[in-house]
Amino acid sequence: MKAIPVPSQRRLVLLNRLLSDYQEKTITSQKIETLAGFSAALIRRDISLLGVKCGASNGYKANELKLALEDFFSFSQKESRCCIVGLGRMGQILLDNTELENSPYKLVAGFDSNVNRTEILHSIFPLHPTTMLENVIKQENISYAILTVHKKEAQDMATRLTSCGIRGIVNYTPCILSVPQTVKVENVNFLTALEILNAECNSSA
Amino acid sequence: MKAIPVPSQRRLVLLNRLLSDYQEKTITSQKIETLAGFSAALIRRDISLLGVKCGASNGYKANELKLALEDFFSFSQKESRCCIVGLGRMGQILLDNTELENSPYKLVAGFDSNVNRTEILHSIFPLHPTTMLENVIKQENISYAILTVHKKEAQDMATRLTSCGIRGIVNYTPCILSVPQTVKVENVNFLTALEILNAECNSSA
DNA sequence: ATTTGTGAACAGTTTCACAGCG
DNA sequence: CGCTGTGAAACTGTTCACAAAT
Repeated sequence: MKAIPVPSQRRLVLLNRLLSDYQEKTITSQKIETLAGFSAALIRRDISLLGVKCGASNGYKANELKLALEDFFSFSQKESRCCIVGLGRMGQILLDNTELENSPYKLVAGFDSNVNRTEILHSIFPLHPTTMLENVIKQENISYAILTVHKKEAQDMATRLTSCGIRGIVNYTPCILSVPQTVKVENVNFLTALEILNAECNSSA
Repeated sequence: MKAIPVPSQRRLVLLNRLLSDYQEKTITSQKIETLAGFSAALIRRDISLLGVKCGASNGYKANELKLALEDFFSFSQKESRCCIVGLGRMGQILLDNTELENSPYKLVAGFDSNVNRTEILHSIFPLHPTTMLENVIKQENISYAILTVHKKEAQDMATRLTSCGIRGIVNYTPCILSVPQTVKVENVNFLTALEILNAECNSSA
């Protein structure tokens, strides 16, 4: 199978999200256009890239489409182990976030350079001082890190994370992380998001 | 001036972020490649799209480049008024978030459908029950909304927000929001981010 | 000598438009 | 008949490679 373009992948992830809340039996590409905002033709192309034909004259069968997506994101079936780096207010929210339930993403460790925090905070998985970062990540076979540390520590931690084999980082800090090409970063910082949103809103106005 | 492509804009926003922490006098496209991860040629093209020439044989003058970016994002100089919709744990963090200080983005209102919360919580700007949503947004001339409500309320609130003229939404919910083409959405949900990251990491492996 | 800025070539993505299928 | 699935066309974005600038 040929590699699927990155933009298509992002849309397919969103489609997957969309379908997870979708109740009806069938869905047309036109309906997806209304719900998600990308063109019907594009969506049809994206779905055909999955290599399945789950559509007919009355639209796609929602179930089959869901299955095809889960299958495509098959890596998603085997669990991906994640850790939270930085246990300030944001990190603490994510600690006992229920959104990852029933997902293949498992939080298995938390880190903070303030030992007080790692001792006082409660969590169903262990919390460690950052001195243990490299050891725990290797031992626990952790793939992804959620970075919620202070600006000052951000690049340092990113460097340490990549050096011990992390594959991707969800970046809650406003810093642009310098990482090897092999490591992927998804920026979800509040200010950054507002700036991108603002740019996009103004360019089409 | 010709419209700048969306991908370029996103990179320019990140470049702007990068420079905000950058100390040296000059920066080369090669250096940016190392720090931010996009190719030197691409960065040179992006910068040239700004319509300025701030580079020379020893690289770009960091100051002039910063200025050009700020100028390009000039809308960023006039303040953009924002509101938070949903004052659960995530909304509360954003309430007294300091990241927006010295930025053109001003939080001017918060909303929650639980009146208890709007009364008990403290904030330097007023908190309202969601019944007031439309009135306050129009009165306060609010452009952007930060959506941190529960899944169940997400689409409803998005619909109400668009109906009263909001231009963009930073979406912290896992829902795919259905909005008119004129309204932009930036998805920063935790689960969604992990899914996108995971897809990207696996496609290049 | 080094690095920008940019035409021109290339690669990738999206749209068009319609044949084929249920 | 409506909707998918897809070749082919159109378009957009990226890289190449080098002239110009300092």
